[in-house]
Amino acid sequence: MLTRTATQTVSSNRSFSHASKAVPPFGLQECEGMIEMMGAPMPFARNAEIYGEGEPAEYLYKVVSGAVRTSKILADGRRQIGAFYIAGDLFGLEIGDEHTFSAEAISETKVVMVKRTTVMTMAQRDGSLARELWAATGRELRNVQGHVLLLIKSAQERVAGFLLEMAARNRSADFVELPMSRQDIADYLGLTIETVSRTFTLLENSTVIAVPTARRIEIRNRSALSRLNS
Amino acid sequence: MLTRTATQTVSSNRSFSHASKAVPPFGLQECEGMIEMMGAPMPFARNAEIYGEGEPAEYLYKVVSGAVRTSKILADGRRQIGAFYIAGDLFGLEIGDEHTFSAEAISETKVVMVKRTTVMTMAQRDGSLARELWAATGRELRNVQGHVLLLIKSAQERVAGFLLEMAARNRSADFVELPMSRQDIADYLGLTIETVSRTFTLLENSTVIAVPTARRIEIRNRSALSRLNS
DNA sequence: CGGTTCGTTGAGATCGGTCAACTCAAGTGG
DNA sequence: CCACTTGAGTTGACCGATCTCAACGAACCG
Repeated sequence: MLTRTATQTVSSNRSFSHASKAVPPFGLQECEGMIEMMGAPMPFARNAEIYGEGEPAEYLYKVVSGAVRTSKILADGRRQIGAFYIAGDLFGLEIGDEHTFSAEAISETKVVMVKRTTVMTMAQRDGSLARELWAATGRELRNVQGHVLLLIKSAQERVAGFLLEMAARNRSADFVELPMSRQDIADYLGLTIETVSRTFTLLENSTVIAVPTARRIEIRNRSALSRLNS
Repeated sequence: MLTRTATQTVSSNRSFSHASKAVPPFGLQECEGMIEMMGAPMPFARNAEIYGEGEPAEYLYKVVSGAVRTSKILADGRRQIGAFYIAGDLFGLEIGDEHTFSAEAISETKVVMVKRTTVMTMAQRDGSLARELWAATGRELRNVQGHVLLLIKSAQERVAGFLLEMAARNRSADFVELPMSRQDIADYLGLTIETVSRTFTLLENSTVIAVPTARRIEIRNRSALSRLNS
């Protein structure tokens, strides 16, 4: 029952962003060797929309640098975030011909794109490419199933699970640089920003994590965090 | 924080069930024409395990009659239900080589099975079969995404959404014969049986639905139900 | 007729949401 | 350089939805 003012009015489309933003190591899950992206990386400004819900799915995207979120605005104005994507991750792979979520850049972000039809016709001939696309869909499926498992848990468990998930991506180091805001996290976890914030301080007070700056989380006691993840 | 006694100890494997159970019309989502199942339908007794979480995924299944649920037991004993499948639905299609959920028959159920390896090698030659498998994975993905959207809502909205989902399957008539127990529904929606039960009576008192018997739900005011779905 | 399983209902506890104030950092412009 | 603004995040007080615990009712079966 989160009634919220339909959040950030995503508007400014694309900026003349200049690289920077420390390219994350390599995106684990979707490091497709085969799907080679043509064209120069396209830059998007913070909060710029990459595609909108309901638009025809013309392209397939891969994050080069920065971070992307997919989201959906519900009838009552609540926003649900479907997933976060970082460098190396593939996104925008749709089943039907329309995007079921919209996608926005979280920070200055560069993505490469391929025409969907191109990939599809190529996949018709190349069985390995087809299998790869299927595998990518399968990974997505697994991630969403993991998301479901998060959403049935308590606030502490959700936040703990979220942090572990993010840490696993950042070459599983014991810290996380969060590209997204508390609102993004809240909308991903089905909580409010207040609860997310309170949970962070709770975890910090129990020395499970440290929060030197709002966007940087250090994991001090991973096993405690895993235990919380239930 | 649902601490619950790890529910029904699924045990009795397979019965000599004899057809009956009014074969539902035709499963909408997964009515695969191409994947032709060989072998006689295999009968499973109520609560019999069809496969277990972590087992190698040897087969692909299709419900002939009855109903199936996939579930996962969490570390603390909570159970999450991933999906329900009725006649015509395909299930057990895994990405990796292991089942990530277990599957159980909800009622007396018959399923046909195909060896996974068989389908896979066939798909290597037959592009249309491959595409079909991909599409099935995609439908699964969409369903799970819908599940996520349910889980962030209030109890009323979840139950309303669940009923509409079930009604949409039963050739979208204005009633539903629920094959599953309140516990199954609760574990699907991330609620307790008490809350599910209370929500049903609440909806009944506001004449949105009628509940002539516990397992039969009649939809009296579909638009009100849709509105609740948020 | 007990026993068992399933579902319903009630009363109280609790977790997370709501509303509101406050802090902090980063601009922005005089 | 200093107000002033703005957006993000934190914290507190209160409230309500949902969970917990418990009793009860109904259907089924030996």
